[in-house]
Order: sequence, then C-alpha cells, then structure tokens
Amino acid sequence: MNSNHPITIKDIARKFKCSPSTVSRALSNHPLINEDTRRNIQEYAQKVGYQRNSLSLGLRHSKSGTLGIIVPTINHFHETAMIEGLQSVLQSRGYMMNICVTNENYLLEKEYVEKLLANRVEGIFLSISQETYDSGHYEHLENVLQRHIPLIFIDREYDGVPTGSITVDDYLGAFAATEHLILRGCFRIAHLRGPNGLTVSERRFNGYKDCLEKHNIPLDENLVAYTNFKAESAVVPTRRLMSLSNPPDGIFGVNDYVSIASMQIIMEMGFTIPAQVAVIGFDNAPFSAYFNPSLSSVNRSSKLIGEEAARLFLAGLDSNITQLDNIVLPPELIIRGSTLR
Amino acid sequence: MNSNHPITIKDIARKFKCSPSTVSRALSNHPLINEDTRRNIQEYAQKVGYQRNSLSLGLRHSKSGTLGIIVPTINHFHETAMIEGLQSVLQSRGYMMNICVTNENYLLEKEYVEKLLANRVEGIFLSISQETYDSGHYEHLENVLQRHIPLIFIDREYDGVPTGSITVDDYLGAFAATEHLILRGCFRIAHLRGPNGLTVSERRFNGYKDCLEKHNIPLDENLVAYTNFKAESAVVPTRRLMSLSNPPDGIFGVNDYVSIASMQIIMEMGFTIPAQVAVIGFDNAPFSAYFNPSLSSVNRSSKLIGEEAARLFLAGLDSNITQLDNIVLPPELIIRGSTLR
DNA sequence: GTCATTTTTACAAACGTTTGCATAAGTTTC
DNA sequence: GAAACTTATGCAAACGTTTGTAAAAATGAC
Repeated sequence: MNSNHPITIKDIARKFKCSPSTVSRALSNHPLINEDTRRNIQEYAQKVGYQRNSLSLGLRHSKSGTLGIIVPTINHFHETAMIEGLQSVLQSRGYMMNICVTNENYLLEKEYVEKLLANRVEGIFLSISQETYDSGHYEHLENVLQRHIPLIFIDREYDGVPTGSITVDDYLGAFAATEHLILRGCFRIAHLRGPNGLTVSERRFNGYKDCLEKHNIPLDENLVAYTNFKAESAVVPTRRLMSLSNPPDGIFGVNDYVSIASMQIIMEMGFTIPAQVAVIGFDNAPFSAYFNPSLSSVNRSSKLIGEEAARLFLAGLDSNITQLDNIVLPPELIIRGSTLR
Repeated sequence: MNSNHPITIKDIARKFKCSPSTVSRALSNHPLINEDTRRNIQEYAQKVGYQRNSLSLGLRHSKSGTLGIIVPTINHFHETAMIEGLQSVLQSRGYMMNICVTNENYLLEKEYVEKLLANRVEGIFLSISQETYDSGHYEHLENVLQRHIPLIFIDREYDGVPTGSITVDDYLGAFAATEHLILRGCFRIAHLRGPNGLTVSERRFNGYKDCLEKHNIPLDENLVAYTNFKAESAVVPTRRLMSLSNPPDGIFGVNDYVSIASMQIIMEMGFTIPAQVAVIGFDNAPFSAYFNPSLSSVNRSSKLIGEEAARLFLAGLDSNITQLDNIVLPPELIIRGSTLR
C-alpha cells in the first residue's frame, strides 16, 4: 500500500501461499472456493487496498469498462449538458468516460475514433464534426460498426451510417420559433443562421424558410445573415439588418449566444424589444431567462439527449440488438419577454 | 479489417511467416531489423489498419496513455474552459482524457480516484469536491502520491496534500472587485456569497471583508447573503437586500450567474443600474458582455488554468521532479456598464 | 483399507505487447 | 575452410488477470 508498485493478485497469493487463480476466484466469489479462504483473502485484499488492474482485465476480456464520447467542442452548455446526461445514467454502471474534443476537425475525429478503438472502448457516443460531415468520409465510423462496437450519434447524426441516434428535431423547433414570431405579428422576419453545410444550420434554416412559405411570406435573402454560432459573429450582421431601409420586425437567432448579442446591438441602435423587434433564440441557455428583456427560445433539453443516448446504449447491450433506434426528441417553445407583444 | 476481431501483431507475423517480435520491432523502427522486412511489415500494417492494442501496451509498461480529470461539476463554462485548456496542451502529446464528475460528492471522488489508479492513468488533474474538503479525508489523494502518479489541483486545491496546483487568487479578485465598487462611490456594498466552507466562497468573502476593512467600512452582516452559485439562488436574497430600509448601492456577486439574476431582480424592483446600484460579478462569463447593462466582472482565465496545469504536468515529467509548483494566477478586473458611474 | 465421490486447489494457457538473450545466417579475415 | 565478426531473426518471459482442466485432498461407503 505504501509502495510505488500497486498490489497484485500474485502478491496476495504469495502471502497466502496459494496460487493466483485461487485468489482470483476468491475475490470474485467463485462458489468452489472454501468459505474461510475466501473470507481471509477478501479481508486481506481490502486491508492492503488491492485494486484490480483494469488494463490486464481489459486485455483478458478485450473490453475496457470505458466509453468514448466525441464532441466537436466542449465550450457550450449544450455539450456539457449532454455529457452530464450521459454521465447521470452511465455512472452507476461503472463506466469511465473518455472525452475527446475534435474542434470540428475531421482528422482529429478520425484519430480519436481509432484511439478509442485501440483502447477497446465498449461504446462510442459521437457528435459528428462539421469537417467530417462536409468531407463525406465515414470509413472511420464504418470501422467501429464492423467491430461491433455500439456507436450512437448524439445531437448531430449522419444518415449514411446505420446506427442509433438521439437528436432533436431542429427543423420543427425552427418552424415553431418562426411561427411564434408570425403569430405575434411579425412580417419581416430575419434569420441569423449558422454556417453553410452544417446539418444544424441547414435544418433550422429550412424550418424558418418553410414556415414563412406556409404563411405566404416570401423569403427575403436580405434578411438571412450568417454567423458562426458565437455571440461576436452576430454583431455586424445585426447592424446591417437594422440599418436596412426596411428593417426586420422579428429576428430568429440560430442560438441564444447569437440572439443576445443581436439584442444588444438592436437596443444600442435605439430600437425597442419586443415592440419594434421581437427576438427569439434557440437552445434555451441557462442565462437567457435573466436577460432584459428575457430571451424567448427553443429548448432542446440537452441533458435529455445524453440520458436517452445512454439508455439506448444500455438497451442495445441488454437486448443484444445491433440495429439501434433513431430517436428524435421534440423541441419546446419557451416564451419570454423578447417576444411578448 | 472487416472482421469482428481486430488485427494483432500475431496476425501480421503469421502473414509474413515471422515471429511477433520481428513485427513489433519492425513497427517501432528498431535498427536491427532489415530495411525490406521493416518496410513490408509497415506497409501491410498500414493497409490492414493495424492498431496497437493500448491495453496490452499499457499492461506491459504499467501506463495507459490516459490522464484523469476530476471535476465537481461540468455544467459551467469555467470547468469546460479548464478542460479545453488542458486539452489544447495535452492533445498533441497523444494523451486521452478520462473525465469524472463528482457532483461535489466525497465518496464518488474517492471511487473515481481509485478507478483512475486501477486504469493506470499517468496523471490526475483534480478540482476537489466540496464534501471532500469538508470531510477532511485525503487518504485517496495520498494514495496517488505514494504511487508516484502526478497529481495536480486545478482551481480548487488543498494545502494538506503536497503537490502541484494552479489556482486563481480569488481573494485578490474579490478584493479588487470590492475596491472597484468603493472607488465608484459605493458605500453600502452587499455580497452575494457562495456556500460556507468552500474555499472559493470563503476566499472571495474574505477579499470582500478585508477590502471593506481597509477602507474603514464596517462589515454589515445584513448585507451578506448566501447563494449556491446558481442564478435562481440569488433571487430571494436580492429581494431581501433591496427591500431593506437602507438598501445597498453596490453588489458584489460570487459569480456571474448570481449577478445577472440579481440584476434582473434589482431592475424589476425599479432600481437603476449602475446609478442606484452598481453590480459586479466574478468569472467573466461569455454572456456577461451582452447584458443590458453589460456586467462588470473579474476574469480568472479558466482556460489558462488548464493550460498551465498541463504545462506543469509536462514539466514534471521532463524534469522528473516530484515536488510540483503551486502557481497562483492573477485575476483581472473587467469593467463594463454595470459599474460605470 | 480400498474405491468412489465430493470439495478444494493448482497448473497452464491465453489476452497482445515488448525486450533481453540466444541463435541462425551472412560476411569478412587469414 | 575455419574462426571471428556482423546482421537479422526467433525464443521465451513478463505485465496481471481469468478460466478450463487436471489433480490433490478430504469425505464417505463398503
């Protein structure tokens, strides 16, 4: 216990002048082991703080007790809430979580997948990176499936890889947000959208577009501006929008960061929210309720994504089914001051 | 490659009718291996997607290429920024990150430490849980040191365990925030503090207290209110404070979540910020700049904590020094609208 | 006291690597 | 053509477990 080298099963065997196999069986309550030896060994192991070597255990069984989680970034509450959700369900099952951040980089994602496989993880939860999505390279994921390692997409999925996924219906959420603005009397609705090509951006944009169409409002390209999901990136587009001769009376932001930055600029330019411009975001960030005015948003219960993904994984283990479900969670409209007019 | 079972060194050896040791040496560019065999084996390994089995490698060398990160929670940008910082430095060195969330629970922290040790992690970055701090149990940490596994405290340290740490001088930050309010003409300064007994809370409270003392302002117990770091927990205390016959003209919140919730209540109650009440937070949350008014805060560069911790770890590896540094980073006052008067 | 039966333990192989040492093959030297 | 090298490869043990099978010890039956 006070040595550099951790206690092994052999050390215990030497102590009791028996073989390692006896110790192993005693520790795992094998029925064929004498009750006395079993107790003695267990007590001694407890006393000296014996701890099974997970590496050796993993080598023996070709599994590691570890799960891989790959996310593009980890600096938003959305990702961390998903991780929390995963953890809350999986922690009691004794899994460790190997978390990898790809920075939206395909090569890094590929490298991490390979490393997780090399580490013999028992499952991978993946939120696919933008570059991977763009590149169309999915060999690294097919590799995972070929090895029969459960792969579950969280939040961002890819239809080309036949495996489980938990996503939120971004399209529906965007549609509802846009319709909410329309029902509150907005006619010229702008959208601060996310980058091209990313599923999240496109789906939210499509929800916005189709909702306008349903209500016979022509899509005005001038009212669609690009951001990179970060607050700062909404500043210039918002200035441009509000400087139009015919500025928007409603803004749907691709997320809450973008929306709060936009609100700040709008108020700075002398417009009132929600009277002159109504603003709605997406994600229901933990700070959104405390803004002035408080920000309406679309909640996509990030934590639930993680929890459901974890359950899906466990269900797959139990039932030994290879084809996992694709679950789409419904978004929820959260109405607050920024659209109350 | 398309089999369930991953390719091993033995498979390759069989293919080339040579021994596993030759393959092993060829793959690690051993000089005594014939150039041709080396190239052939490497090319073949590449082709069939051979991947070293990390478990076996780890077993052989009693190390896993993995680092443990233990944090009390993962739902604030502060923790994730630290993790990002760690990752940004350590990723290129090929380490994997095993992230454990203790929920401020001592038993869970102990369990995670043991598991990380069982997994033969090569280092542990720990932000100690509140319960552990309170309980005074540190055997699990001494165990880590006895095994000569580098242990580095991030953000929350404990003096009783002699090892490296990267912290931010909370006392100094709180002192500066309070002094800033005083210099802006505040006389009755309230503090929305964190829970009792937690180092972070106490240090910030002490900075506040000592600053008042320095400026000959008596500490009014009525102006000190408790929160649990969450936004909601600031609502009731703020109402109480602002309902006093002699309400505060300045509020120092223990973090930005608490501060924005407080600001909302203050404005709801008809006070103006900063004219009647100046508010300053702590942590410089990514959303704080976008509030109305924008929130002054104390920046503690969370990402830098992670980066420095990672560098400390690497420096310890290189120099083979056991006694790691205790680095205290300076906080930085960020002045915004909520105190501009 | 022998044989059959039950209980308990030990042996050895395996998981996939690495590595010290031995050995085989190839080259040089005289 | 033997001795002395150099170069290239193989053997076997080790890392810490688990587990099928064999064997030893204890018990019981006669």
